[in-house]
Amino acid sequence: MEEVNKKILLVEDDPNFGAVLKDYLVINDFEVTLAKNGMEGFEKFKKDNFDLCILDVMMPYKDGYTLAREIREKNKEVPIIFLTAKSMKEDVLKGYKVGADDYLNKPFDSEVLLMKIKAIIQRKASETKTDNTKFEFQIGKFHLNSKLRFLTFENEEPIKLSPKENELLKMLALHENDLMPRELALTKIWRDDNYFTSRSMDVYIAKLRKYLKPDEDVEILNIHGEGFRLVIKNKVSE
Amino acid sequence: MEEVNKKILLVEDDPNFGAVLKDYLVINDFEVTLAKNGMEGFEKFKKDNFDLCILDVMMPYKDGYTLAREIREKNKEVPIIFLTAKSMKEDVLKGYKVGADDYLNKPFDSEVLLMKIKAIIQRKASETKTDNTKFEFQIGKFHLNSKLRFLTFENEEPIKLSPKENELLKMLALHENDLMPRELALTKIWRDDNYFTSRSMDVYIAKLRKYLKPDEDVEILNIHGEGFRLVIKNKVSE
DNA sequence: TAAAATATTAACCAAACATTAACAATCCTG
DNA sequence: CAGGATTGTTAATGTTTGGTTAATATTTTA
Repeated sequence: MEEVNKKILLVEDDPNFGAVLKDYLVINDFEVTLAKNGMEGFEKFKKDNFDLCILDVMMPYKDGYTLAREIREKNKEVPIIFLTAKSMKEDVLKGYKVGADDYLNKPFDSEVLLMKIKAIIQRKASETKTDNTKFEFQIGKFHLNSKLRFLTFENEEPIKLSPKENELLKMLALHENDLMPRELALTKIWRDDNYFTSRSMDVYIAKLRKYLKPDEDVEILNIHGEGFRLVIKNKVSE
Repeated sequence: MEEVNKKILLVEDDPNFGAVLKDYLVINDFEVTLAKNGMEGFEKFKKDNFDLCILDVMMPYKDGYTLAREIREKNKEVPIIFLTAKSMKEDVLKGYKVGADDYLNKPFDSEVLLMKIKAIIQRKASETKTDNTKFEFQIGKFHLNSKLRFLTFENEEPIKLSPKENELLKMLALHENDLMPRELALTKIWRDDNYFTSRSMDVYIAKLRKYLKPDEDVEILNIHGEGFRLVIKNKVSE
């Protein structure tokens, strides 16, 4: 198979620096789209499918953090690297909060950037085993359409699921009869793993259990300290 | 279960700086072991089970890189952060080559370090969760699924095991018919080796023996002063 | 922009789990 | 073989996690 180059969205307002960095990345076998401000960056992000975003923090109109937040709304997976003018503590902390994968202080060494890019893409690649193409699931006598967020019991009227209910049930279904680690759902769905998100998840588990009650053979079990398990008994076939 | 703090090995030759950094980390709920040179660092590394190593690069006798390489030989997983005196490109690249997870230039902001530590430990934790090491064991007429923490006797209902019961039984199974040193279980499972954890372990051994009673051919023997041995008699095949 | 839908936070209780204590049994060494 | 050290066992005490309901906050939608 022909190796497809990884796509990078580079958002940088300094045209000289942007061009140089772009060239450098292209030489190193990346496909680079350059945007010169946050506005343009977001437009280009929506039009394509990037493996990585490199965002300058200081930009006119729309700064890197705001852009990052918009990108995160569209896509919870894509890695983001920030470029900050100097090692400002608040910048760095803010970056991590918005979901950055790394940050880099200007001026930086290009080889270091390259190293980081490779490390991050590599990491994401190994994480992305979670299938997000499948969206229909048979769960005992229920049928879940996670695209429409419908949960249907036999021939009854479908129940509408909220986004979080939907994603959580889908993730459980993807791990049917197996452990779905708490942490996985928290980092993937809630994008944060702390006391409150954890409690929030418990609330959602309770909601799902309520929905699933009509089918005796479907159950969400807890594995203390680890996560949950969606068990489907008396399954006829696979 | 009492939350066990993460253990950090800090190797730093400047006693003042080392002490200050250690205190700072201790205040932030880490358990810190401070070594004042590479030699000592490696000795301490071998004696315990750390979640993270922070190594100063410039040290007498044995520099940070050499130490990192030795640590990597023993353990390919543990995250390593380097502290470099200044942003030397070669230093950074060399660090990555040796398998660093991050590096930090002195002087650095302590909050940034803390952030990095948390991010790295978090990342490692999520990687380890998906670790597909062996998790199913046949123990005489029992079957242990250590991922779901189930112990099943023939066709009966599975017994749910607590995390410690599970890990301990798994470790015994990994040393089937052989000595499982007390100290190994204590450092790996209890993450500490003292009078109380040792007694706690004995309590768990008693619990496991109770579970395993139904099969005459399975026994946990004590080897006085050494550890335990899971023996499985009349084994039909491997 | 108000109502509806969704999500988070709080509070309380129960269950699961781990540690400690206390005492008995066993082992080992001088 | 006496006595300290180690191990076996049960029970109590302590801690963390999870289940649940409801109040509050936030976002979406009409």
